[in-house]
Amino acid sequence: MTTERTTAESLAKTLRDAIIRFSRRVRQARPVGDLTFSQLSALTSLQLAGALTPRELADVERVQPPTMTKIVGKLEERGLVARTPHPTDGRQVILAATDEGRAVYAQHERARNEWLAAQLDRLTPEERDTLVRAAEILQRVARG
Amino acid sequence: MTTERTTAESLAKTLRDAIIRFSRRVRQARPVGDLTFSQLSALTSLQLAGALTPRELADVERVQPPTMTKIVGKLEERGLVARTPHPTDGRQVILAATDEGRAVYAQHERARNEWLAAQLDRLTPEERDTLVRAAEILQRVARG
DNA sequence: CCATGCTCATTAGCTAGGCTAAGTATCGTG
DNA sequence: CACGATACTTAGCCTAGCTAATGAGCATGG
Repeated sequence: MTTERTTAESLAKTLRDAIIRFSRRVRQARPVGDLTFSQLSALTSLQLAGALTPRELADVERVQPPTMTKIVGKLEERGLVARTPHPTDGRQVILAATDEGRAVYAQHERARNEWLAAQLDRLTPEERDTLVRAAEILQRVARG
Repeated sequence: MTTERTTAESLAKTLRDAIIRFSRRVRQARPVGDLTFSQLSALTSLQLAGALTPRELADVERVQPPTMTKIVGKLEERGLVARTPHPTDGRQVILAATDEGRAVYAQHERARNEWLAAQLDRLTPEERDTLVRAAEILQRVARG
């Protein structure tokens, strides 16, 4: 118990530090002022899901609804996402990527990941495999 | 080549999404309005290193110097960090945690990690091991 | 021995991203 | 059909990040 508890605690710290530095590093590697981290992530989720309500998107992205309103607002201003009324429920809204959104997404996704992909390319296959499995575990923990 | 490149690219995306959601989740799990994520991280680095200049701390934390000035400012206001003049170079400043800083750090570190440690406790030993190795790799990639 | 240029830290000013609380519209039900 | 619940937005706040500019101190070449 003690051992396992200790392991979990020191892992928590190590992991937290690794994540914060890593994500700052990835954020810095932004290709000329375009989609931000959060905007790209939201757009990704929208494309994967096809269409979502703001609430659903906020849940997927792990933010509060007002935060998602802001992010979607930016994307809508740029014509990358469209809001359409829900067919039966007047309170709800359907969000979906526009054609332009999909196009811009593909471009920036690539540019955004370029630096990171280059770094990952230099890892061994075993290391990449470790990261693949870690990513799955992190998603699960984040969900829980 | 193609295969490995593809692997690195899809891993980049998966990893990015996992990290952004995970870090948002961890940020949310803040115990009663105290040290923020960034403040705690800076304080951790300071304690590990003993003492650093603002520039050095900014480098470790992967932020720009003005950003670190702000973070340290908050910590200093609360008496957790002290600025002392550099003995020989009048331009530089030495940052170190105060006794109170060390005490508060220990408390909040524990509270902050509580939720995360609890989640990690529920993983299998193999999964935790994967995360330990992943954290090491991420630190290395962030550094590179 | 001092003028000039570099480095360190800070200040100023901006944007994004996150939150809570409150407001508004719509739904659904007793 | 009134009233509570739900969905989204608005308002207002704070932190975290950035770049550009400022000011202070160092170091060096003439």
